[in-house]
Amino acid sequence: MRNKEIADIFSEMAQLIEIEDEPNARFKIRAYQKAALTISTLQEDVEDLYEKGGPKALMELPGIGQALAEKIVEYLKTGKIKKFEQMKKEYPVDFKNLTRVSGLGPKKAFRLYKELKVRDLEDLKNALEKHKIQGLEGFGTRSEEQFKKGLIMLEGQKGRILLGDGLPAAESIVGKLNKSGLVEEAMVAGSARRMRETVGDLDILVLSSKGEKVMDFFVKLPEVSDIVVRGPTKTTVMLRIGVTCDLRVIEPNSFGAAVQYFTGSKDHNVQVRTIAIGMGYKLNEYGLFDRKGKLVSARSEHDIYKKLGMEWMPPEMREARGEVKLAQQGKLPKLVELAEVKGDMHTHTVETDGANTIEEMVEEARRIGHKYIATTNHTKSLQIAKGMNEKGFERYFKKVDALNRRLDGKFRVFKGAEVDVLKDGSLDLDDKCLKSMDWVVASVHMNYNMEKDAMTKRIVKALDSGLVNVMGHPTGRELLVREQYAVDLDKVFEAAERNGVALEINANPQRMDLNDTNIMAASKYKVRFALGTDAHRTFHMRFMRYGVGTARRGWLGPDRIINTMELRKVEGLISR
DNA sequence: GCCGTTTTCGGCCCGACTGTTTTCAGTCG
Repeated sequence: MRNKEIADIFSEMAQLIEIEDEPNARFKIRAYQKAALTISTLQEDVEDLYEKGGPKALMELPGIGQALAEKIVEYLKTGKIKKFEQMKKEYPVDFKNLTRVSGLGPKKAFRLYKELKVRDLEDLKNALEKHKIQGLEGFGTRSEEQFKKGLIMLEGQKGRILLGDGLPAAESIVGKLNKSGLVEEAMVAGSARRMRETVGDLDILVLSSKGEKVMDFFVKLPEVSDIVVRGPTKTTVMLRIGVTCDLRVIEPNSFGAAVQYFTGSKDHNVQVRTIAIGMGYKLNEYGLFDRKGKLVSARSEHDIYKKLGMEWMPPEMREARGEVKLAQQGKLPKLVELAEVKGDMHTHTVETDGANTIEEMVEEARRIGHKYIATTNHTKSLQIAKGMNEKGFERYFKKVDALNRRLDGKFRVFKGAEVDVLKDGSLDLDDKCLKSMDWVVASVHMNYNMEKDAMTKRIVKALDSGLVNVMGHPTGRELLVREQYAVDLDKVFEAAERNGVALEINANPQRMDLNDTNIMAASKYKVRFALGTDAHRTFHMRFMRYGVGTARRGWLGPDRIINTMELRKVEGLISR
């Protein structure tokens, strides 16, 4: 996968073009930036795409035309892009890192290079220590302060964080704002509202007429480590968890427009705005306006979309993946909702590496409102997790049987395991033991670094065993930690379809696996899905919202998800 | 450099905030 390398080069080229200052440079810059965004968010491997469809396939990507396609091909073939190499020779400056300093963009960085020979962060630090910058025209002591602060912040920055960390942080701040008595309403917007699996910053909107007071309250919250920008309507702070958080104070009359605008995604908004323009309107964060600049709509998202001839769509869909067209045709799919989930199909207990007993897990599941869970402990090969052997499961299931009797049909624990798929594709328990179970999750936990073909065969063999109910976290990735293993997912989906095996949507915020685009790809096959939190302690079962968010981002409805079914139906399905 | 319900040329989002300015450029999202 070389997408990231190419995307990085294009964004660096955008910065290099910016300092050249030719007349139409700013559009060229935007073109390079857009291309970088397209490639960095692409699910497919650019190299695969090129091998299968040639330069034409590349040119079908949004923002990639002839010239950029040629540059991609050049990079794939030679590992270099000549124009980029030339530019770098001419400007031997680490713009990529320098511009990560808040307040320092390409233009200022270039001037620091021209006048002070600042080439990288180290040089910048030295120049700051010697107070060389404040002497330059257009720079002052405050610029030095700003860059110093920017450098410190950069060191403490984590970049993107898990939705599972970001969303609760944002919600906690929203809760405090709501209780402050200063706002009429506060809400989370941005990528967290869209339930993106990782978030680079947090966006919070508030409806209030007391802007200054709200900002005062906000910057003094204990979560805040630094103030980046402070204004009456927009304030940006750095949070202790390592991401920035924007707070915007909105006028009551434009709240809907602001919510729509700041929820994004950017690409979705571009499409919606284009439609507005086509209808003779103008759409921005303040509202929808007609040709004369008269406000047409702004109070609610629903109304704005309606005025544009579209259905309102859930934030999770707003990624410019065709939802705009469907909304215009009134053909948006119905998405699964958290309230429709009736059970958790992947949980662990103290018998292996969990922290709670099955009784405690059941108690919490019932509190959540579930009607059933599957208890799916690890198997013997996974020694690090105290995986159980056949005897262990036999003993454990007796306990579960007794518990089920006590529950008397009011709740059901499905007896299962998260059985390891071994290197050769065999399963980590004997057939008799597996056949005694209601729900078998097959997962890969070891030998991640196999060749794509071997890994695909390994998984397909496991699914062909006829002993598996669901493929657990099918790509094996851990967000921000480990890439997915090499595997031909189409072949896995085919095997799942052939064997009636469901695909897991692992709701654990560190996994989210399958992810949104994989779910879309898998939906083309006749397969079912199963949501599981992979809970290792009671409160992990609350992660279900992230799985549901991911399913919704994959445009999945309740009908294809096993654990939206009533208990009796699931029992019927499993006994087959 | 990209793109097409203004279609192969001529547009391309734009408002808030900051610092250094006496009216604006650079940065950011």
